[in-house]
Amino acid sequence: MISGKRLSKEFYTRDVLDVAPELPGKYMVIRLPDGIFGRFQVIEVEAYRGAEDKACHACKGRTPRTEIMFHKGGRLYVYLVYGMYWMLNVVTGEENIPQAVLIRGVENYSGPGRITKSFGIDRSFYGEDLDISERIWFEDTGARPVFKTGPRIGIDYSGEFWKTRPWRYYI
DNA sequence: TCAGTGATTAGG
DNA sequence: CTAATCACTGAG
Repeated sequence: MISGKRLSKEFYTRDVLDVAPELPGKYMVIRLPDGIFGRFQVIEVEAYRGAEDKACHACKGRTPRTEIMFHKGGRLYVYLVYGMYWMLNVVTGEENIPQAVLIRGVENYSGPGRITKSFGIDRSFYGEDLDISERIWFEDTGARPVFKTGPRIGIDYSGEFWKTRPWRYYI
């Protein structure tokens, strides 16, 4: 069994473009619906960076939904899209700098909507503190895998510049 | 390629 | 109140 050390506030309280590339290879630990804990290596993520990023929900300003992104890093931003799929995001950066990393894929599970459906992640995880949560956190095992980058998925509406930023990171 | 599905948001 | 939008998925 691979063991690791829980990532602390300091890890998340950095610019999203520093945090996101370091997440692939980390482990997501979560208490599954049956009560058993699962550990899954993070495979694919995307960075959403602040008010100027037209693909980031926070570019529309501070609303009840995006509120948590304005907090210090280390919290979860969870929202429903297309009326069916919960998206799991990790808030990063300093207070009032709205950023988040979308978890697109973990070991054996591809697709952000499939992950949350499989693991029972829903609205109740909104704002969860990764430092102290007893049902979800991330761990570092020391692995530093080689990763690739590419444009983010599903944000064609954001315009030529933002939709071509290579802010998707995957193993 | 395309419909399903409902919270969120801006606007009247 | 109305209506548009949507960081997706599975079927065909």
